[in-house]
Amino acid sequence: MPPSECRNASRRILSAARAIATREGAGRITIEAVAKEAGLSKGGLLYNYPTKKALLSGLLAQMLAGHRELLESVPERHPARTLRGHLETVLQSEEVDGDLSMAILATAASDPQLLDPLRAELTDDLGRILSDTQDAPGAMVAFWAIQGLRFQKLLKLPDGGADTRERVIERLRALIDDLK
Amino acid sequence: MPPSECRNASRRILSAARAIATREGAGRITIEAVAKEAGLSKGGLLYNYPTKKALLSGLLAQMLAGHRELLESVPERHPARTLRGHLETVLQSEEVDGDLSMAILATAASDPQLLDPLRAELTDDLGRILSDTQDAPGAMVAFWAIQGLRFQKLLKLPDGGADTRERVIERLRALIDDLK
DNA sequence: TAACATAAACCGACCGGACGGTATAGTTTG
DNA sequence: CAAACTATACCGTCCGGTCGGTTTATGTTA
Repeated sequence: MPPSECRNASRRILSAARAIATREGAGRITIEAVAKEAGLSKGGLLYNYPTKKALLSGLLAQMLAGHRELLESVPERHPARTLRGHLETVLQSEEVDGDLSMAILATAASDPQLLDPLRAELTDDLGRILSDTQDAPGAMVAFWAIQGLRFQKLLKLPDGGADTRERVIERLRALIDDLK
Repeated sequence: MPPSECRNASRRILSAARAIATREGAGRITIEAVAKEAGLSKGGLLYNYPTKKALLSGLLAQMLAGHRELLESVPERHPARTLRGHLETVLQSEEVDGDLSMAILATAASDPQLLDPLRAELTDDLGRILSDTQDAPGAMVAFWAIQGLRFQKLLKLPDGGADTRERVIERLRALIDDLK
């Protein structure tokens, strides 16, 4: 078996899971439903991901990989580079089907332990963020605001309207770029 | 039936549900488990809350009531009063068993629609926050940072250490108090 | 190239357990 | 007794995971 073939099935499965999560909610991710969405049988899915835990952690891993990739696309010498990357990740996910946060929620609800890779990633990022600046509290406020935005989108909480939201993001960007 | 009796049973049930959510995760809130934790039978619980939806929405309602009460305890003439109340809610929930956010997560996973009361409440709060200040973006950044803190605690995400966290909260308080 | 061997990829019936909800019988209290 | 409330047996459904079997891809040998 060429590994590309396997990756393709895996990717198809993961994106099916994301599609279901976005369309019907994180709680509706079941093995059968994902298999059907991905166009294969339950057995076939379980061949690729032997347990549901494996499926969910695969989902999270894929999201984290995408996140990391986007972080690295931020110009090398940008001040508060990591922070900026986080913000862009959130903003970008508005136009993409499926979403890191959705996977997080699905994962956390079924088994909090699965979030450990995310915790590790965030610990790294936080370390970089704090070492990128001398204004730790300022950076942290921006960081939490970004996370807040994540969950606002995820849970469809009110955002004060599109233009308010625009101005907030503008302000956030300014705050980040002014960090030293 | 004396209403106090009913309220007591109801409260016992809800706090049992919170206890389970905090101890074992939001996904472990089942009717049987909650009944056992509350010291009554499944039938007894279903007499008080005829469906699981009712239980969850009761949980959310109780949390929202507590939140609102705490909001009102903030001095009448404090600038950015609502925002300050939100922050205190988050900080206080560190010392209380059970937690608004946990209920939110449990609710969202099972039925996103149940979050509607929360959305309404937040819409109100956002309106007050924006009318309390002339610096809308600044207020919103603080608002999202507070929400971010909520979810950091909920998902046990890293926070950069206790002292960093302390300083961030300090900064956040300063930001809020400086709003006009 | 035909015949066979081997293993990867996949299928889908089935099982067992969990859970939400019902029905009903029992118990307490006024 | 009646109303309020509790307890428990039970049902239907859903879901995760198993398992035996089938197809498909890849050699291998004569």
